[in-house]
Amino acid sequence: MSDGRSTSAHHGENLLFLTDEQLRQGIEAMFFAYRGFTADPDRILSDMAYGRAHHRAIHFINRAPGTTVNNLLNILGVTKQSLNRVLRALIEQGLVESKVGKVDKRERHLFLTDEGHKLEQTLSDAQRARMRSAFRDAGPEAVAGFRTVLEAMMDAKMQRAYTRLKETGS
Amino acid sequence: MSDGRSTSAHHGENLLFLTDEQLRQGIEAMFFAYRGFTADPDRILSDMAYGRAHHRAIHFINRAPGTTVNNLLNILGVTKQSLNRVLRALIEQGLVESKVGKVDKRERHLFLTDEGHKLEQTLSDAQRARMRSAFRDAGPEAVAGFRTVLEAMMDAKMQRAYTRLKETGS
DNA sequence: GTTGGAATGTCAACAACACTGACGTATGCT
DNA sequence: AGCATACGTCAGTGTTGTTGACATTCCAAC
Repeated sequence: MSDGRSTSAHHGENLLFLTDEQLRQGIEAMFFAYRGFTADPDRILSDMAYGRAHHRAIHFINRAPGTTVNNLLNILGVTKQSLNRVLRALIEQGLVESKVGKVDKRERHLFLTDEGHKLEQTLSDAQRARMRSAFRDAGPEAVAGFRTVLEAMMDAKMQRAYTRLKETGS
Repeated sequence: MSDGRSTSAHHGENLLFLTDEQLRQGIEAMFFAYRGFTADPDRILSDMAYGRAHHRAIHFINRAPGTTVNNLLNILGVTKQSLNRVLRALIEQGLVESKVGKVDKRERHLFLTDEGHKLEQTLSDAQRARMRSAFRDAGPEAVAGFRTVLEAMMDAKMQRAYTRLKETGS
């Protein structure tokens, strides 16, 4: 491993794309791209009292309206204390509404208010604009590859969450 | 924008891959994948007194030995004060060596010690293992697309930094 | 050669956001 | 009744980012 050509010959295929150098370039691409990915919403949020954590919460509440706190916890992968701090702020500021569950009163179902939807729009417009431009520049085949690799990079649990959201979406 | 098919017809091409839904899936894929991307090194680091910021510093010092603090600053995109804290810890623990510049004594040139190289190996082995598995599952064409999209997603400045590193590499 | 500005790096204090641990309350299930 | 689940909260801590103030070094104008 890490000798510069860890996966040399392998049943005849050309596996040059699996050299350590190629992998390292992939790692660095991921790092730099993620910076770009979050840059625009971060800029918008920095003017308000919110941060990236609020953005994530808003995104997934919008994506799955009525989701429970526990559900959101699993998707975001943070502790409830951490999420609670964020949700409390959003609820206090009137961006998110928390409704007691009808069938199970222990649960809280989360919704965006009109105000919340407005912010969500602003943020995802910015983020989508960059994504759209990247997708358009790269073309459909590249985009398909992009998604395939990203999916393979996820933890199995997150892969399931991602697929579930995808199917819900449309 | 954001009406579900913002970029409908466009000189005959099939631009269905640019619908808001597709973009949103790309955004979510990016989010979940990045979590996986950092998960393995994070696990290793959590046992020590180090975090993701230390990993990043170590990675790029290894990649470009002798780099200056300012150089690293531009690549990492944080303030010099933030980087300094990280570097101080790494230097105190004997993972990184800082040499005063010969031609310009204001500069500090950074190098990994043997100890530092050892940690770098451990971390990048873990990260590469996941990347390798994802690349292998996805195949060469998907990987090419992956890289194309990520490059298009970077800020112009970071794109240059990325390309420079790539050319240095091999 | 001295002075003043720009560049480089360091120290200190603070904010955002994650974590753990412990506890309380309401509700559901058996 | 007793135990588990879902949620909220308080307190404490660590990492990583920020701004502000400051020391050192270089360089160029005077």
